[in-house]
Amino acid sequence: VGASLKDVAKLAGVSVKTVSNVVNDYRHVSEGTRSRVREAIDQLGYRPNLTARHLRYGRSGIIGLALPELGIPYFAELAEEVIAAAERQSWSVLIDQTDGRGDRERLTSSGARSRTIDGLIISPLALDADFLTAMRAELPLVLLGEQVGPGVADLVAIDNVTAAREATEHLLGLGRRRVAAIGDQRVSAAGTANVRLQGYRDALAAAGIAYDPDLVVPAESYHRPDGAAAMRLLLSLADPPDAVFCFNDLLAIGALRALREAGRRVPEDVAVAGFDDVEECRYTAPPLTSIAPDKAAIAGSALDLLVSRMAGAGPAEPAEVTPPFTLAVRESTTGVSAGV
Amino acid sequence: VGASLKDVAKLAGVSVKTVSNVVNDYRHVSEGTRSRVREAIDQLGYRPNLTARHLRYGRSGIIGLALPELGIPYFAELAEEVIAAAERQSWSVLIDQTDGRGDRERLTSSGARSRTIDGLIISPLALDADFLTAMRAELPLVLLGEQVGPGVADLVAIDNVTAAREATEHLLGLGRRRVAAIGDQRVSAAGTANVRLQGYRDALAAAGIAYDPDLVVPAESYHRPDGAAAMRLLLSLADPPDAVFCFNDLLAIGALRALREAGRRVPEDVAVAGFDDVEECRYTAPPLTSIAPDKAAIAGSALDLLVSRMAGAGPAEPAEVTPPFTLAVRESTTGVSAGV
DNA sequence: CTGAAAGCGCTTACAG
DNA sequence: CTGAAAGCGCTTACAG
Repeated sequence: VGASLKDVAKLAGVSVKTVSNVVNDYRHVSEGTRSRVREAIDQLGYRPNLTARHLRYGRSGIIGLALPELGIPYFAELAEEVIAAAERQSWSVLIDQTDGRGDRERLTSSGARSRTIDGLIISPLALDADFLTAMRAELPLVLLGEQVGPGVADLVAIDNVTAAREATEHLLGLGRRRVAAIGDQRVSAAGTANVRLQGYRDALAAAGIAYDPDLVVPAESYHRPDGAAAMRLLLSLADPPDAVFCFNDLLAIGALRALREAGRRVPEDVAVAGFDDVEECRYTAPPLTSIAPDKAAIAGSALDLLVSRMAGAGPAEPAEVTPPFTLAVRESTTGVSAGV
Repeated sequence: VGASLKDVAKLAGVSVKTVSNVVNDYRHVSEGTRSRVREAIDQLGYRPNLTARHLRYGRSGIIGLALPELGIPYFAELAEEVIAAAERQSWSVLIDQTDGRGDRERLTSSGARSRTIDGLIISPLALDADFLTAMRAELPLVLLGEQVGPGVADLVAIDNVTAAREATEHLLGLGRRRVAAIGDQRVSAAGTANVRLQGYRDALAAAGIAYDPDLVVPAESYHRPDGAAAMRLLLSLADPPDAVFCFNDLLAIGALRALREAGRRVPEDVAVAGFDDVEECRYTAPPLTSIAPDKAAIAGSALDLLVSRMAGAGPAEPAEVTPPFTLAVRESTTGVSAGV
């Protein structure tokens, strides 16, 4: 099912070089030759074989995108943006799901070593700085999120400390004084939880409120059931919180469920804020206040960085891009309906 | 960044053929030679260049997955399953987002014509049977969903008529008599809406209830806001419904929102059922009853069909696989809490 | 058990 | 303006 340059050349009565010239729109092809070749191409239904072209060029035109799982709305929405941005620049995107497991994250680099992908955008959960540094030496690499700090490889992440501080300040600004946090992770390398916890503590300190470890509940993973379990724990406290900042939206959605089951009103009894601003936030009961990272900017920056790395450009030092975010205020904290 | 077979051969003092034999684990290589080659491979950090291998074989090891958008949870969850199944069989998955637009859906086949993908799993919204038939002649193709009927190409879809009938019967079984439907589409080729509407009508007929066109509300697209708008329309009726079957979960989630805003109780005033059983269903207020297609089975069947087509196997006639589904009953229809 | 050669389909100096 | 040849890295008959 495929005519080659040679077939076209034979039919048009020219050399393959000439056909190649026509296909690639080079100058210096006479009009007559060009149209003869065009006709032969149409007649045979010729399409260039990209695999062969890629072998010649030493690149594939495909980039990898490694994420924990597409079932998590934040990653699905991010993947949507990355693919859309890539398509605009004629790159194809191959998706790898890592489940946040180190072995699978490490495997993502093998696609590059075997020349299937020209570069990789990865949201690493388990890989450490050493491994990522080694990876970066082998393939153009862009890191997403704050799991590892800057200086390891090109990095795209919003300012999580500030974002978490603003979310907490918003809750404090509503007059809440017992503000809990859900999503702490007592794993050494858990950068995301650490920076968000830092912002939470900064806000408390600035407001002159003592840090109460009882109000900080860990979450093993960042799924809805984890948030519900954590909220139940908080509700069982002798002095329960009047507000809770969840380190992602799924945790917050679980917390809303636990509050509903316990008959607590949101936000009257407990105000709830999340992080990521996934679509679902607009339709929870009540709609969820959340930190809204600019996902299109994150995806666009990541792709731009990767493209320039793949072109061999960019500074020797890893770059760091910090896309903007906003706080999307909704009824789960203010009680005011914003309509649909 | 890349030693070739030739480099390894030189270092090991053998021919490239011998190295190739070792790499591909062929018999008939003496132990001494094998270990010498192994050492050279390790020393040079040699990895086979898949692009070259693919050129030789005429295939890429990559399949395409074309979906409307990853931002829709059902498609994200389905993509998750397809990628997981593909990885188990060492296939890589390249994702294309079509937005349901015909021009973008047509483009997905060009990846195949240029040998980037060996086959395509597509959930078509806009393509007609003629185009798909032509596409099928050019590349191994598997269709997802019921937008087009059987006989065009290999097709994987649950029995939508039966599923819609069961959902409606469930509502009727609760004693509801004014059961509405949200998600009708007055577009000619809109197979999904048609088959689900058929199941709805079948259930009404079997129960001896007259079909009331006022209770069937169209939806331009299947997103949350469309469901909310449709529900508001139903609530404005002189004789509003006491139950509503939504053709997908996002519509149902929008309907829940409109009901909440209008102060109606679910399910006491209006029972609500959806379709797809996305994760979010378990955490809506109240949790949403929904038709639950076996997504892993859908993904697995689609991949198996595609793999056998790519291998040149399979009958000349298009195959049809009908994975199972269940009705996940939750509080939005029964009012009984199932816990978390 | 191992080697030399051809070829997958393309592009690119190098000639003319 | 066009052609003949080499080579990207691999595998596979064909010899030996």
